[in-house]
Amino acid sequence: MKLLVREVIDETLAALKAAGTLSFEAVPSYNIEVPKNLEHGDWSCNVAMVMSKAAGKKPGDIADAIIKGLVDRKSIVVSVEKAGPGFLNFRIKDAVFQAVAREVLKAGKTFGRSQPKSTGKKMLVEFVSANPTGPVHIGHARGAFMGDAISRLLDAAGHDVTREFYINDAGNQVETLGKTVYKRYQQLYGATVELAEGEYPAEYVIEIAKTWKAEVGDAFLAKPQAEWLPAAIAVGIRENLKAIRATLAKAGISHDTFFSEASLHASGKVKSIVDVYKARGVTYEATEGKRREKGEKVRSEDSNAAKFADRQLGGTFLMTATYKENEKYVLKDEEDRIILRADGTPVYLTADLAYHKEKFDRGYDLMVDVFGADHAGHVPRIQSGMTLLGFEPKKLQFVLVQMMRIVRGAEEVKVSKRKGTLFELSDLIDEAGADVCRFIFLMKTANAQFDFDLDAVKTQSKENPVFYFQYGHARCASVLKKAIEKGVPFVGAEALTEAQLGKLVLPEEKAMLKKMSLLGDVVTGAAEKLEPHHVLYYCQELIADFHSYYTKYKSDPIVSADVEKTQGRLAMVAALKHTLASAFGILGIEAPEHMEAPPEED
RNA sequence: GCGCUCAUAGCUCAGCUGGAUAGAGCAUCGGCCUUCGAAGCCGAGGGUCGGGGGUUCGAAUCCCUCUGAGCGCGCCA
Repeated sequence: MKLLVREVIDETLAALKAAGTLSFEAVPSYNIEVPKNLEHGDWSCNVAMVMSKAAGKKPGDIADAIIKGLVDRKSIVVSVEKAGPGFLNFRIKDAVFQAVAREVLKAGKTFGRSQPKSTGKKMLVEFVSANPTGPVHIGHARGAFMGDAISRLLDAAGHDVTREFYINDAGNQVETLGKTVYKRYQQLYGATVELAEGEYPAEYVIEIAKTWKAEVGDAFLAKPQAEWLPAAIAVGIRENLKAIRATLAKAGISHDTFFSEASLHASGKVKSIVDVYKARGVTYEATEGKRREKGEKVRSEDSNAAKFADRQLGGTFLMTATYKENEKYVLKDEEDRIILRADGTPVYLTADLAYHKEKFDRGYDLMVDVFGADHAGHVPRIQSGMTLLGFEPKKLQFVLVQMMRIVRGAEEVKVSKRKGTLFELSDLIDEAGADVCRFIFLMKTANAQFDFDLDAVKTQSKENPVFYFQYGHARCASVLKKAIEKGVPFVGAEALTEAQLGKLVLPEEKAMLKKMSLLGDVVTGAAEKLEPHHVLYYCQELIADFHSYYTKYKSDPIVSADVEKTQGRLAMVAALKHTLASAFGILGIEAPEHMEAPPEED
């Protein structure tokens, strides 16, 4: 619908240019939007203001010229008015609104998704990537739902999306896991061994040890560490990943690929990326960490840098901050980073650089990393590292999910892996429901922190907005069901006549049809910005419109004795139902046909 | 000390690439169930968009600065 208005404007401008009325190089990008104020017409356009400079005329004069020379080949316009500082306000014929219903019905549940279905662009979204040392906990939840919704959004926008989980199965943490598993295993055989500081005290490790015992019996009890440790690590990772997948499945999330950090080491890709950097001349050897010059106070005394200073023995550094051969390298890192220790072993960053190189090598048009905000410092290093490999850094985008406080009412809930006081995502979903959790996280932009109130999400109250959404869809379903009961079922898109559609003339009906026509724009925009919440707020508006309409016209109901009008309205309700179902699918929440009555309260 | 992310109604948050009178939910108060689902609707109150400067036809939005909050600043991962 919006495209039709754009067509009119573009053709008018072209005609005015050809006639010499207006002279300009190119039409700058302008907006066509839904005015907030009904008096401002059906669609409002700022083109006259935007092109004021390019055309060398006042906005008002340009607007006048457009109105005077309007080219409306398809005859969709009722009137155009100049208003305010130079807005063009269009009123459009009812038939154009009514056509939206038919269009939606034709597209069905795929309405709003990209047409054509594929843009041919390959995209990778990496998210969750929880360490395989324990279950998915509440701290992962936001990034998990966000990454999933972004994936769904990119998919809806027509891109070819791969969802990836990066498994940090190398390094100290998994080694600690292996040691903990082994101690629990020994305990199962009656040994009195204590967990050391930093080992994982939580219950799930005991379960892993039990599983292990059931599989191998006492086979590893008398073995040396060189034998039991790799086995314990392997079983630990395997079981944790199994649990992680199960939890994610419960949350409606699944990944296409699981990429192992250990496999990078095993295949030699971590070592080889260092050689690549050396060959490109972007490394140097140093005996200690490079800091910014000038001698100003760089860090506080109690920083980790100071605390671990004795471990900083020098090694191979990557010039993530200082390399400046020419201007095409825009490096944002604060300081150069070590990629090989003095003993020649790689660090975490080295593997991560190899991992991202691997992603680039796979040939994606866009790669998205969903990170927790506590990893924000990691971003410029990777960006710099990829830039130094000659990759286009814009192809790699980061969505930083801000921290949230977990609260119960007014009280903050402390969550600590170390103390074993984990709050597992799985438990949260059991208590609150997957849709509710998902909804809470998707309502907010990623980069704003917020308080997650456990009390509020667990009650089926008004503070729990997901029900409002689902009720909107269920109500559409209910109306259609009612029509069947009354013997006037909706005839369907094919049998629907223009006369029936022609009965959709109420301003509320037109407003809803107009809004429905915008789903595709909302999806495209949200996908571009990697912000799913726009889709959610769109649904909220549409549903509010429907509830309001439904209530206002109770005395002139959708299903009435007027068969023609009934069919027209049913077409709109069916279209609305499809629109909502499609949008819900993009968000990943259920679109129920029926909902149970809420618990009684007084 | 430096960097990143924020600051909008009592609370939780939207506000698209600058546009017309800054929105929604919750909470509060007042109404609406004889007819398609009241998990709903209608109405009311509630705002110096953290403060101050600047850019321009026009700023919640862009720039600078100050204040306040969270996160980060390791040869851990």
